[in-house]
Amino acid sequence: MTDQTISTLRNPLDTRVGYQLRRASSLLMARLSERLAQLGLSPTEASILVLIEANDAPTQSDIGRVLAIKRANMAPLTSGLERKGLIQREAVDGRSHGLHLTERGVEVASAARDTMIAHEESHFGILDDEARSLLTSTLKGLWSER
Amino acid sequence: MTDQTISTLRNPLDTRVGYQLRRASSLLMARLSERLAQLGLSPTEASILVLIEANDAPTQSDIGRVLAIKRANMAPLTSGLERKGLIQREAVDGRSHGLHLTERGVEVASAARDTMIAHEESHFGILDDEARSLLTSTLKGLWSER
DNA sequence: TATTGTTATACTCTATAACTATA
DNA sequence: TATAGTTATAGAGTATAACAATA
Repeated sequence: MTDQTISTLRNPLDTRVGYQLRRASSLLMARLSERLAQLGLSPTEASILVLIEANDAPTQSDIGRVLAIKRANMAPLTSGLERKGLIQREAVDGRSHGLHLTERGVEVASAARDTMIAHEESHFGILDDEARSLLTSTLKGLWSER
Repeated sequence: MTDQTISTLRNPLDTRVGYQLRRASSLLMARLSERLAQLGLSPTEASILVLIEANDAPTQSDIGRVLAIKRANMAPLTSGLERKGLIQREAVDGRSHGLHLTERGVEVASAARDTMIAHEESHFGILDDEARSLLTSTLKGLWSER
């Protein structure tokens, strides 16, 4: 592209749904990260808090299974949340620990949930309920089936 | 979750379109990576090859702009592709270089394109043309607008 | 002054392997 | 034997800062 001020390249990937999925996901994750950073959380940490909030003392293995995070990667995440004073561990048996939100964790989890919902509204609010639930179930079908 | 063999946690994120987008994208990228690994390419490298294939000697800055890859990150990618014997650089002016596919690069780019199309078909082939193009344009609207 | 390309660096996410302790 | 949790480590991808050379 030798001499063009506005060099618009031909992009054969532009019509590909897989490429669009990747670009959309990556932009939205970046935007969500910015918002959650105000709570001192990453999207992954926020997801973990919301999952603990909605369940009765899940173990970190439980959470990892649901969110597709490996045990080895859950360890630093949970100890980080504990260090921040957002969760506590209570022994369930000799090897596993149920995770609970602390008082402050309850507040932060609720704020994280609000942030995630607001984020969704700002991006998907234009779609009517039918289109949005169609999109949701189509995307879910891509990874939960097979 | 004290005593459940099948511990199905409640997941409030499950109905969230943003969460589904993330999960779908991450699974599909992992699958695409596996397929492209047989060509010795990452998804990013494959995208770059396809973009060079479709354009007349784009510079790495051109490509970075289209694919949203920063200059600093394009440098090791292009030198990697050059080291693999897939691309060559030709000076356009004193500071920028047009990227060309080598003979072998042409073959690999074509194979990469085929792989990406086959990957899409295996995941989106169930959708009819209308549903697929609606999904494509909805996703594109999420990141290219605003 | 702005742009191209490079190097150095760091952070996140993800992956495997190996280990201890417990069921 | 299988599971829970941990540590170490490595590879992507992405981010900023700083620099030299060129437009």
